[in-house]
Amino acid sequence: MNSERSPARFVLDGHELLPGISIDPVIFGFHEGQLKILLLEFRDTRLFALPGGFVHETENLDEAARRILADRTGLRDIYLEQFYVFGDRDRRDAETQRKIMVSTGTQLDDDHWLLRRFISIGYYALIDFTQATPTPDALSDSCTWYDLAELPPLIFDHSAIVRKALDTLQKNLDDKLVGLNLLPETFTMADLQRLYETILARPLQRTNFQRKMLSLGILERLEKKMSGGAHKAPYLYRFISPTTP
Amino acid sequence: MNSERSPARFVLDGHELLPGISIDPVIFGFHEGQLKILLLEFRDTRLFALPGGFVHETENLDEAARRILADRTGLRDIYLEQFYVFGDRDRRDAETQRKIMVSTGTQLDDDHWLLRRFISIGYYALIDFTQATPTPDALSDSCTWYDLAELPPLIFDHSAIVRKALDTLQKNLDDKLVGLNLLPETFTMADLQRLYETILARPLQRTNFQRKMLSLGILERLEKKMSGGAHKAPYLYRFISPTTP
DNA sequence: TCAAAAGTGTTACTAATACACCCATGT
DNA sequence: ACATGGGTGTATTAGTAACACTTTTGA
Repeated sequence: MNSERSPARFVLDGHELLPGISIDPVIFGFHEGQLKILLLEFRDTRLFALPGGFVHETENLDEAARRILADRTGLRDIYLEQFYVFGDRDRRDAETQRKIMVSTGTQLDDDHWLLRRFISIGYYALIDFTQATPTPDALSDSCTWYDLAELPPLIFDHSAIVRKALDTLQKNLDDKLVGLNLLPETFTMADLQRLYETILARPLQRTNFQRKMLSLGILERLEKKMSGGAHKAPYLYRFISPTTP
Repeated sequence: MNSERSPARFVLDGHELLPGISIDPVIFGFHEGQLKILLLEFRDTRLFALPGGFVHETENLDEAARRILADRTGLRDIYLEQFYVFGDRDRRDAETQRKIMVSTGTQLDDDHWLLRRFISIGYYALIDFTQATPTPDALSDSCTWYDLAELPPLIFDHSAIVRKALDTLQKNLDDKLVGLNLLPETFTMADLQRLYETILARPLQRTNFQRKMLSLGILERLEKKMSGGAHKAPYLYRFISPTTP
């Protein structure tokens, strides 16, 4: 066995980084009956990407993911789950990476660490659309919501990451309290059903859905809602917080 | 933003490696009614570990995992699944790592790359116990099967990795053809049930288990088995290979 | 008053569970 | 012949799915 010393450090904004590792969170939000995710658009390019980041030497992976999420959404205490690692050899292409950097006025040498191979750790996050304030990073001029059904083409393998995130979300839908994280404090049963239908991408039977949700014992029914909507006013519901029994 | 060049390379046995990334496979086998995993014991230490390895610059992650598995078991075409990434800041302690290297006559400088932070990608593998030939690596003097129920203490966070692997296996048991990978070519229904019971760590109803398995339409019944065993001879079964319908 | 949406009740069907029963075989 | 393990039948229950029915409300 032979080996070498490792004096090389990779530094960004004063933070030493784990080399060759990025975190790419798929941030789900729900608004007006549509499931959306946050995407960055890099300056002047028509290049769209997940709002990723790197891991500080001093952070656990989960902490890094939370920091990145807080930077893009302004929210702490987010529901967050690691779901897969993407590490194919050629998942990133250097040309795209170079274009991104050029667009912000940075030239990269051929052996710059940003052009080398990267492993990306996929996280998905569920957030309350109404609470988030999307914020671009230094390389981007926009950080905005895109309807999952009509995403623009994404750089690298980010489309595959999104698909896998959605798959995982669908698989775990029954176990996880998805609604708790994607909906505002109070909501109607129809809201909740639309959320489930959107995630599962198939219609559900209204009456049975209602019974099933109520049978879980995690919903509390409040007074009626009378908002502008025509026809019978539905109840409002709230999740029974596990801390307040 | 500031940054640095990255001339540093990490080389092992002539292969350039991804820095700071290891692969730690949990290799499951089933023998005599017991679920077992492969562990390495480092020379002269009483230190036990998962039979891990590193990723070559030229490999996809999955390819690296397969290579590592082939090195330890002699088997290619293994059922393999990535299940989680372990990246806590202090998951490894330098002292243990140093002990391991010392035991093989290697001294490590304080800034050696092996002593720096590592992210470990967890894979679990299912293999036919009877087909594998466990083989130690250069640092170890044994690579042997240990009953899951009585593992020795493991280094670093390897116990947590094993637990998470088992959790994932239990969760996916219904979807995955676990038996196909953990049992020999032919087996009895009792064998299959013992396997499931061991993985799930709870007894299953014999009669219903049989029906459920048969209803999946993935088992083919062969002639009887008359081996030494007393009492009624059970049928032998084989998985219907998906390629031969 | 009536159309649309919300909520409840009823029935049918399917899957999971428990257990009773019969069969085959080596001692 | 009989104890033991292997295989099948059947009743009970729980969970889904489908759909009819009632209630409420704004236009």
